Amino acid sequence: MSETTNSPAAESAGGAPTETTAPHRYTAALAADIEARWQEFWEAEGTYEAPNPKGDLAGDAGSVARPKKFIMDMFPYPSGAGLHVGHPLGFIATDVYARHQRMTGHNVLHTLGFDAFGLPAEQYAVQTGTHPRVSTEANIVNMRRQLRRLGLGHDGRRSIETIDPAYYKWTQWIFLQVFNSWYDPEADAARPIDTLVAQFEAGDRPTPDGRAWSGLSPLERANILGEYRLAYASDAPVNWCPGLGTVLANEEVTADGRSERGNYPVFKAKLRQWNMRITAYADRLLNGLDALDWPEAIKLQQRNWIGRSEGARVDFPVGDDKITVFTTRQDTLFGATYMVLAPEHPLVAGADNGNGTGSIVPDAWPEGTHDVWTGGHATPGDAVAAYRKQAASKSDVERQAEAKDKTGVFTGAFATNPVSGEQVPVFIADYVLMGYGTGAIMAVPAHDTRDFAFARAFELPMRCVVEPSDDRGTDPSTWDDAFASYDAKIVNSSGADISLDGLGVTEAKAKITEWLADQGIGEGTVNFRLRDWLFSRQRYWGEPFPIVYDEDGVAHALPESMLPLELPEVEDYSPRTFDPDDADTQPETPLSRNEDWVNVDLDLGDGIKRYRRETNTMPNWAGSCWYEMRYLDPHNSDALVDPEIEQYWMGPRDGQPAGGVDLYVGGAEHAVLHLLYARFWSQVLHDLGHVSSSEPFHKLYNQGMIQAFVYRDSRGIAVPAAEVEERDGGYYYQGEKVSRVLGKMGKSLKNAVTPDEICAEYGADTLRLYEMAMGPLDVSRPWDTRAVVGQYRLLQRLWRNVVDEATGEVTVVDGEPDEATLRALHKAIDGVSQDMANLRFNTAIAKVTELNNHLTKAGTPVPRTVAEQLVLLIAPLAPHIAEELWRKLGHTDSVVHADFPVADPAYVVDETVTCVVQIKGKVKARLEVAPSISDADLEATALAEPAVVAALDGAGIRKVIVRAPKLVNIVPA
RNA sequence: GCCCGGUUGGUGGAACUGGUCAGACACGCGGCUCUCAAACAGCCGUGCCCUUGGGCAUGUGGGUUCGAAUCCCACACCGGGCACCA
Repeated sequence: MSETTNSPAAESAGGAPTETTAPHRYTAALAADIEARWQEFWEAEGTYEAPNPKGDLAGDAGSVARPKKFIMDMFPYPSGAGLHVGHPLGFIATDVYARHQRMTGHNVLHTLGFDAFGLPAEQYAVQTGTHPRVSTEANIVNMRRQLRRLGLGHDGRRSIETIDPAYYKWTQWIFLQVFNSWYDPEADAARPIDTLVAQFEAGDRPTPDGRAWSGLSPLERANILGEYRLAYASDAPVNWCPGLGTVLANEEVTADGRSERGNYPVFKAKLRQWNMRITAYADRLLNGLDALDWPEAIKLQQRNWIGRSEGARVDFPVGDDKITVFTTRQDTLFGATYMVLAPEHPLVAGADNGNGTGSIVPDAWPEGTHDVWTGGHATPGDAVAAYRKQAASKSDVERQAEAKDKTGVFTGAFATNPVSGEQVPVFIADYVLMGYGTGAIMAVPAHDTRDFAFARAFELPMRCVVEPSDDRGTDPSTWDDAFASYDAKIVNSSGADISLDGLGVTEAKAKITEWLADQGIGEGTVNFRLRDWLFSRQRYWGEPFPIVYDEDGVAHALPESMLPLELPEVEDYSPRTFDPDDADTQPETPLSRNEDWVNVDLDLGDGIKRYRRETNTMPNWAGSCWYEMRYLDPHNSDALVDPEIEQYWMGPRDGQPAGGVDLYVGGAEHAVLHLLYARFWSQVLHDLGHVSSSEPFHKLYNQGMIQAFVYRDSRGIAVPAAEVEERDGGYYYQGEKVSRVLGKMGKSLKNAVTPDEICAEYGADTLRLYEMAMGPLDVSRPWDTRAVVGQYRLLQRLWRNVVDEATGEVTVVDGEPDEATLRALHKAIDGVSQDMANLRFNTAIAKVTELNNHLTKAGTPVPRTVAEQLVLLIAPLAPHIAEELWRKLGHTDSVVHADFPVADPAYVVDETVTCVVQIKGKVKARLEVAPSISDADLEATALAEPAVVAALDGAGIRKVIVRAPKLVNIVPA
């Protein structure tokens, strides 16, 4: 998830002021001492442990009775050599929020685990030549050390690692739940596969070829059930990435046809792979978004990814066969002057596999075939075979690059336009994708930009059937582009049985759809862009599938008693990778090299038999699809989570109809990967009755990125940012002028700053404050090490306001604070409370700073009550110094569970407010008035003001706008 | 190409639903105090331009309004997502 491929964990960068005349001054050394002591205290006391209502983590009933808050971060990958300061931004934010929630009476669950399977961890292992388990565990140890140093208040008992067999036992278990279920359209939900088998057995549901279920072989039955299971293996075109040696999900392939990891080319290859039938949930995944408190941008991305479009399926007869197309413009059916199939379409398969021609491809070109249609081939079979071969060898990158130039070839076949009766030629072209719709389109060149380009290239006829609303006329041969607007009238669309002429697009769609359905040659339908989730990888470092194959090749689920199926320890874990550009390669699973493990004798209920294990592993998303549930009940060996515990923390409630985590903070890069997959698993588990929540994350918040300046020399090579000097408005490295741009922080750009360095120089509380003060949480901003000192100074002034630097004694005094201090205090409490609740930590810090500056400026000893409330205010942000001061102020309990201050409304408003008096929007006078002044009194006072009278200079008044108590605006006549 | 965001001092950023002279808080910078000196700390100043007083300022140009950083339109630039999806 949040990647950590960067920056060595450099120890102490030094630079802390060492000599001081004041032995109790708040220095980096003192901060380090305070922080270490309190971190030990918290750990020993279990300060952050949140009680469950039952089970091994059950605890204090009073705490359980409080309102709960489940606050989560997207958990990190332990790859690379540690964290840079960008990584903990979200962790600190959730920690501050969680601490505030704890202090306002909530039972807060906050912990952090590690997403440790998958490509990054494995690549790091391969690079360093260590076994992934060894390097991953070492990385986890290092990251835990770094995170502990930040003082994050996590319930350590609940931390999980996805590579722990006790954890992935349940990942495998969930896979089996998915495997052993099917999507029942009547229930609009997943149901156990047994319910489907029962329907087949009883004859309520016919088998595909009509034979009785009992008459089918085990393999035949398995194949039929495979068509229904929510996890299934199938031969389908998949994204094959030779450079990584594995196949990838659509979500892991970038827009330009490369792997998200490693940026290698991706090819389409037909391989037998495991898939998750996420498409069955397309509508529910789409509709479920409405109830979620997520950023609209993320919801929009998911909606676009799911890509629901309403249209129609229409059959076009071709000899004895028919081509079924999906279209969203069934209203333009009369304008369909040719058809296009995807190169992989089954109706043209066979042309290139030695079985003669495909089913619709004739032996010879029809009389009068246009030269440009044949591609220079002697027969349609040759042409189709050649084009299919060429398309298959093209990487997605090449296909993208050539997107503008339409290519294709005539199949030699003609189809019948079902409304006009016209014979239209059938082409194959790679601008039609097998994976979308039916892999075939009706082409309406006059009204579709792609069809227009293709028709121009192949000199195909166009017919205008939607009257252009501009002045281009109705002859498409004179047009520069297609007329694709929806806001127009249908023309030229009358046949023997139906006419659409004169109708608007919407009415025409409805009419033709109904007619098609009546004729039995089409129907209105909904199509999704979303495709099934490719779930297997040819990698070592992942969860093994709990699946074995018998001698017939039938897949069997391992029984729960055999879980976890542990990943075998092997010497040779490297994936077989290839020349990244070589499409003619085949994946090889590392686990398959291990014959002893692959071949196994098991008793699956009918005696001991020999089986072969599945040797693919699960993708790295598997472990992160459900981890929120395991945090709740991490040691349960009987269930993935106890239902009562799940209900307590995640169950549906007021305002959260689908349940879920109260706050989930992480980067926006997971909009359609992790966040979609996790929702899918959550809905399946909900359908099957395992959890009460149907959505995993009620509120989602995307934190921004911490960026850093990248300095490059004249060759464009990044130079170490720490050694660049700024002078005369330019930047210099070793005397050479370098350029500066804002980019990501990372080792490769030589601009990484580690939390260890900052902690060593200033302490963790300063780092926490700085990260929170930099700006709003959801906005990206550049790191500036020089500016960190500002928050360090805040803590020093805070310390000095409470503690004598020479003696270490508390300097606060008893007695009532003065009026101005009380107002400053309560305004701060009021503002900070609101800011905390709304994740506006930057302004919360500004308000704390203001209060602290007020006390500093007063120059007198701080009243005890004010000091205590100030310490409580800053406690969520800077917990270590707060604990230390709290203790020094005489408290023996931890500040973590103290009550957050509550503002007294009497002091939140000022005694008098400044009211401006404007004339036509220009300020002419200022009045000091009581905040409670009425509009009428204020107006009277304002009009009586000498400066106003003078400015009006006897002019009449047209209008007076009064906004008591702050503004009066006079509009002269 | 389509869809989302965004653009405020030298810098990061404030400004609740349009309502005090926009610039809180912090960095940086300048000055002063303390000091033998420095560091630390404290105090003062710091949007721009004309050196009274004023004028101009929230990417640019229009508009709505008594009043616009905030609402509307157009444009420019930056960032992100999708991209031959029928």
